[in-house]
Amino acid sequence: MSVPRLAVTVDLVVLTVREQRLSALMWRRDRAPYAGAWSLPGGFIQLDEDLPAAASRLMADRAGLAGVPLHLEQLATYGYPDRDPRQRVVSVAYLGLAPDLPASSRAQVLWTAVDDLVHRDTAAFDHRRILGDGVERARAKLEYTSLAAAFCPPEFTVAELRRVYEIVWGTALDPRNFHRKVTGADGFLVPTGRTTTRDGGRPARLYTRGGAEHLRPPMLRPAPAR
Amino acid sequence: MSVPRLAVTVDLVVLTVREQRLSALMWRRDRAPYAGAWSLPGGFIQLDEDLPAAASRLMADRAGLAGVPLHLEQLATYGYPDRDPRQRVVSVAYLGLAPDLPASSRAQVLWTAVDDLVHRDTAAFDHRRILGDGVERARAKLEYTSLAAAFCPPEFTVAELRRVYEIVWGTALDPRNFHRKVTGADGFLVPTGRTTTRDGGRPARLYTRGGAEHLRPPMLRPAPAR
DNA sequence: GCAAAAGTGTTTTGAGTACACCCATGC
DNA sequence: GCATGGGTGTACTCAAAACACTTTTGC
Repeated sequence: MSVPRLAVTVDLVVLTVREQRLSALMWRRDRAPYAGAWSLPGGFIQLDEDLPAAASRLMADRAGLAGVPLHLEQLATYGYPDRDPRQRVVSVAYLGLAPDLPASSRAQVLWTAVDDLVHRDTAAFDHRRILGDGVERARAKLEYTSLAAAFCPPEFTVAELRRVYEIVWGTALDPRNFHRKVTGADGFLVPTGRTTTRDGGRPARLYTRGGAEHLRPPMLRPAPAR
Repeated sequence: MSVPRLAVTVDLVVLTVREQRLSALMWRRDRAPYAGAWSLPGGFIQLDEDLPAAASRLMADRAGLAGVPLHLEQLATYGYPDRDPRQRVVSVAYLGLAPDLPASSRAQVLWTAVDDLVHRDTAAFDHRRILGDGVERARAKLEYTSLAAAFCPPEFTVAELRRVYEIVWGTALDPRNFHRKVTGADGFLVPTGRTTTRDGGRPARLYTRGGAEHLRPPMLRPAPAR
């Protein structure tokens, strides 16, 4: 039996929180197929390259985020036969979570609010679905991991962390209960001893990310959102 | 730029509970590479075939589980360059959960306790790791979904469902609290009105799976196991 | 009757929710 | 002083944990 060989790509769902919106890195296509539509940054993997290595390389080359520390994890793989009209392509999607960064210098790559991408603009291939899967993964992971801190700068306040949750989930959270919960969670936040008044009012303590991956007990979304 | 083309396989982690052990479908290799080692059932995808379709086809052809209703979901994709010594292969792993079924008629395919596979026997490729990822996914999913019922026959008792949890997690659960929790969860269990005494003692009510996918609130594993 | 397993009731504990209240800064 | 947001205390609610107890079968 001959072994079919096909093209394998890595596509990137890179999310951040900026200007009070959950936003994703979008690639504006300037050639067929889907000229004028948006797509996710991505590209073909090399023959001697591991999948996470390909994701990192594309994050630097295509997404313009070279040397940026971000959380990167595999999302899912998409491979139905006609998803690319030119040839059979199997795409391994990766999910990246980044703090609010300057957009890439490439005009083709820009941050765009997820809501606008999903509801308004035309998407290339099945990238609308992949983006949706990435957003849902991020929303779910905020519940039971400490990943929300990946959206924050190296030093951040409890209120900044809370705004990440509120924007990603689209729900308001009680500041006082949130404060108690995250400062009480083991290994989530490490106090730096410094404070800041950048948000106004009483100085807020600054924290860095702790080593804990999981959050026990989880931070549950308010019921109506589910 | 030329597009590298490579082979794509689907590998299957098929789990069940039988003889008080969490067990997986194992393929005993009889040719190089890794002759004599165990591997996961799997095979190359066809050019005109979607990934879930390939998983179903291989579940029937290679795993010998044709026409069996089971839960099937994508697990993860593995693709580091030298994972197969013969050629570059990217493998999309699928996780299947099945009730206790007769083993395949093929001598090459048999149910084997997961502990034995992971700790004792020699594994081909990176299949030990893939199996481990599948087991961990199954363990985690029992917490917040109703998937435990996928390990049960069409009609089952609360005690049988509890034994699934206890075997998969390797922890004892309080029968009384478990009973209350699972019969109270909305859409998890549908009473048939029938009873059975196949486990001895007072007759137990029989249930079928309800439509609910998610379990709110979740069934948490006892803390020490984590 | 007795063993075995199913199923219910009750008490205790811990976590989530709501909200009153105090604290420390900028202006 | 006063507005603004940071942070603490406390009462209420609800679900999980622990376990005593009753029910219904087989033998």
